[in-house]
Parts: sequence; C-alpha cells; structure tokens
Amino acid sequence: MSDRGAAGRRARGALESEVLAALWAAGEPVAAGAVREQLHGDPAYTTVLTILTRLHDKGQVTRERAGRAYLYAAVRDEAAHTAAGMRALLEKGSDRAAVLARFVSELEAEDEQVLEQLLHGHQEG
Amino acid sequence: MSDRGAAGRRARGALESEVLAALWAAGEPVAAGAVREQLHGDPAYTTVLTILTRLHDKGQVTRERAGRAYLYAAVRDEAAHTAAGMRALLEKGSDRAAVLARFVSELEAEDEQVLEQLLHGHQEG
DNA sequence: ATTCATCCTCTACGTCTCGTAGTAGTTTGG
DNA sequence: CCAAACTACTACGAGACGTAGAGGATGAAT
Repeated sequence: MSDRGAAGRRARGALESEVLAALWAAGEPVAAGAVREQLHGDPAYTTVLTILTRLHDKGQVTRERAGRAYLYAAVRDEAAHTAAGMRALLEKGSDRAAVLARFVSELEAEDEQVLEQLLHGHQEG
Repeated sequence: MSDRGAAGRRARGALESEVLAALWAAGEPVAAGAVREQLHGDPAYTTVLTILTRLHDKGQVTRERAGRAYLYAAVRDEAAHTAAGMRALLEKGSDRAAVLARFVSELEAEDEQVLEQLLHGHQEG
C-alpha cells in the first residue's frame, strides 16, 4: 500500500538517491532489509532489491555475501559521488576555465573560502 | 529515416545537448532551420522544432519572432549552463565542504591553478 | 533430512522523458 | 490567391525508473 500518501509515485531517480543515501548513512555494508527500513513510503522489499540490483549493475554499489544474504555498500561515499558528478559535467564542457569562472562567481562566500583553503593546502606539498 | 547510419537512435538527452550546443555555437538567435543544419544525422525539421519547443517549455531556451519565424537562443551560455549544473549538484549534497574537497582533490593541476587564480581575483574585496 | 523463514532472482507493468517524425494550420511573398 | 516556409499539434517507440509479485535458493532449527 506504500503510504506515500498523497505523494504517490516518487519522482524519477528519487528512490535510487534515497537508497544511496541510506547506504551512505549506514557507513558499512548493509542488507537489503536494513536499507528498506531507512526508506520513506515503505516500499516493498523487492522494490528495494530491484534498485540495489540496478545500482549494482551500474557499478554504483558493491555487494558481498554474508551467509545467505548480500551486504550492499555504495562504491563511493556521498562526497565522492557528488564530486564525480561535478567533474563529469566540467569535463563535458568545451571551456573548462570559463565553466570554473562561472562556477566560483556564483558560489557562496563560505564555499569559496573552503575552496581556497583546499587549494592552498593541496599546492604546498 | 535519418541516416544516423549504424548509430541508430541517439542516446537520451543527446539531441537536446546537440541543439543547445548549436545555439551556443551560433552566439545569436537563430531559426530552427539553421539549428537543424548544425546537427548530425540530419534529423527532420519537425524533430528539431519539437526539441526547441521542449527546451523552451523547460525555460532553457528563449525565442523571439522574426517575421514568420522564431529565432531561438539558449538562456544561458554553455559555461553558465554547466556551472549551474555543478552548483546544483553541490547544493544537493549534505556536506558541501567534503564535496569540494573531493572535487579539488581529483582535479587536474591545470584546472586547479585556474581555480586558485579565480579565487584570488575574486576575494580582493 | 525436513521444514521454516529469509533473502534473492526473474519477470512484469505503468509512467515519464526523450528521439523521431508526420499532418495540418498559419503566415508571407509573389 | 497560391506556393513555400515555418509552426503547432499529435503520436509512437524506446529506455530508465518506480513499483511489486511469484518462485527459487539457502542457512538455521528441529
């Protein structure tokens, strides 16, 4: 019955994101059932399995046997995942410098400072 | 029949990207026919129109009347478009600092220098 | 070994977005 | 008014994803 209530079906990609988030939150390999418990809307067990299997097929998730069950883990943590997406976008463009310029120009001041510190720390080695 | 040859159908999103790229390359508002000429695979005129209309519906493209025709233009240039995508990813994450750390840690040295210069120039206020 | 409870695999369907394109309507120039 | 060019409307196929049931496999308990 999936009490997604009036929400109905999730948006495209939402469940995959939620599953990944659950994996990140767990911090260690977890079984499908455990993942399911972290999801909103109480999806069926098989639904979660399907998502985990698809993520596995796409290489975004690894799994290891633990007795009769599999324990799933995200290949990358959230930060790496997001950063990889950002780099993918950056590299798809034709003028990376221009993209970076735009990127920082609309970045929040706080993030900007974080960035600068990261760059300094990374360059003095 | 569109001789995309053995290539067959484009991947999801590919045509939209190509259309945007054509718009960026043009640099000024262009008619659908002109856009079409820049595309690979010789898609039908109406196909291009459909894509332009959809992009317009999504607010990614503007159009202005020019006699009987419309002239289309991308709302953002490529750099802004890509940068916006990157920022959207960044802001979706829960730990922006961590994401930025990952981002720069795997960035090419060249891009890293560009970034640092941009930050310096931008922070002198 | 048999049974039970889990967990997994296979299969399937609905929906949404996108690639692709035809047909009909509109506008403009001759 | 007619033809050419352009737009709008409509539609279909495919792929990804949300969702989930039926049935197979396997470890544990008896």
